[in-house]
Amino acid sequence: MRTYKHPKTEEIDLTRVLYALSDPIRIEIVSTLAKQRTATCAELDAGRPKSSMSHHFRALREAGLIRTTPDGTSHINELRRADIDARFPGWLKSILKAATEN
Amino acid sequence: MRTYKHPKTEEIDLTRVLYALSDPIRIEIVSTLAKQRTATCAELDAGRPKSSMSHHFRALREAGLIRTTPDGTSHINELRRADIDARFPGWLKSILKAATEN
DNA sequence: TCGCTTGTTCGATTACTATCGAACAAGCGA
DNA sequence: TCGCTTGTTCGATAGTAATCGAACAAGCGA
Repeated sequence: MRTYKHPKTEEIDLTRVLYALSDPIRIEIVSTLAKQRTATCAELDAGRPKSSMSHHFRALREAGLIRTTPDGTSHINELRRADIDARFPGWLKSILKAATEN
Repeated sequence: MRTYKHPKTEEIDLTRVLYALSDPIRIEIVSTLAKQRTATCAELDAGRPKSSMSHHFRALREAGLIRTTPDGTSHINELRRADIDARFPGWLKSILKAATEN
């Protein structure tokens, strides 16, 4: 809706982040956002139902990995790279590398 | 028992590893093993039931994070650091740093 | 205001995971 | 062989997550 709940940088919890990324769909979302900066929900659904995607975006958002901002009827998602780097330096980079290498 | 199932290095799956580490108990086990090389199950239980610990060791083992070797009545666990580094270079180090910083 | 678009929330179902006690298995020393 | 130790497996229960359709909410253009 309107008001999204994003944890503060210092509230980002490692185990929660790890859990959020322990899903192929979600790690792909994060990989994509790492490449193209921002994306709407629709751009990332790959044909999956909206309700399922909304669930995954929520998991990523509440873990502190992405930030969602309403923009008209669309909602723009972006990776919180700076926040994650501040909390866990070097970590995101290595995980993205591991994810994209497959 | 006798025969443990350990995935080969190239079979180690990132999402499975992430899931295995998305639990405070298990990430603590891995942190401890990173420090003291090896440990038996009993050394790491912190008063928890053996059956619970066995479950967690199994999750780590099947994800490819640890190797368990029978040694008499004890079972020795060690971190598969070289294997994980080979699969996901630099990754384990940064995650352990993030975990220990709390 | 009407209708279209985008995405969230609800409700239900299914599946998986954590937890723990109890039973079991295997090694080892006496 | 008996009994102790170490750890695994089984069975049951409770909690949580994934999935999807359907209903809902909000912005926007005509």
